[in-house]
Amino acid sequence: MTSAKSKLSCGCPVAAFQKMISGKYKLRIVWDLKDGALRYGEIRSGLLRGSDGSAEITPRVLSRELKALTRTGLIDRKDFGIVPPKVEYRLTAKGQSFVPVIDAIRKWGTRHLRETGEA
Amino acid sequence: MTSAKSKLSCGCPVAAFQKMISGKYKLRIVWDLKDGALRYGEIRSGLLRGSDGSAEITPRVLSRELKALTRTGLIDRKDFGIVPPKVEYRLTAKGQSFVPVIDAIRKWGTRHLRETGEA
DNA sequence: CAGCATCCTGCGTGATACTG
DNA sequence: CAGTATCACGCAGGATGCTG
Repeated sequence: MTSAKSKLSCGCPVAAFQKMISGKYKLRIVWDLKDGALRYGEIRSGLLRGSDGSAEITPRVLSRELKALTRTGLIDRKDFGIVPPKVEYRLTAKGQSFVPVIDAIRKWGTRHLRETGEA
Repeated sequence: MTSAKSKLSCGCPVAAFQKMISGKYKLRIVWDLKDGALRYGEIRSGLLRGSDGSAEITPRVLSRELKALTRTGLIDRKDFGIVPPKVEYRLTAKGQSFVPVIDAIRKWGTRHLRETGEA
């Protein structure tokens, strides 16, 4: 919809963003990939780092997130097709362009909500 | 209470952010409030506008989001205590400081994903 | 190592009805 | 007008086990 100027702006991009990053790990995955490609296991380990000793991330969930991110075009999957398996995930151009946004989020979060009253 | 605090420069702020804006409307509510206070009904109407013409937002959900946002300190509730009822919601300082972040999200979203996934 | 298959649970979200 | 109460449901997300 080519919107004209409305008094209240259309939240479309925001809604789309919400859907795109829905899921507990998507944002963090993208963030962790900002420094370069990571393997499946590395992403998994990386995600455990911030969690307060909670349960492991199940392959099912991680795989799901990874696929979703691939589908939305933020990351790219590279299967080396060898044995033992080796798969790398790296940010696409789109994904990299998104990093600054996450950075803005992180910066704001660091200043305004160290721990959200997380219990 | 808060468990151990890891300062591993991890995705903590991101996770906190995720929790804070969890819910379909929170971000959009904050965004819509950026221009000033709005009444309950105005927020409700506003949320319908950007939407994909889907169903109405149920009072239960909106009320919930509003309470959550109030609890996290992004918005402030002002009850005029009159009849008929009049309640205004407006951004707190914290909430206003968050607006630029949403703006970054919007700008990125506008450039990289205007497809909401749905028609 | 990098997944997939199956089962199960909680909660976010929607629909409908009622109230001060 | 600005909510609350109740019911119902889909789906994210965790647990476990298996595979190439």
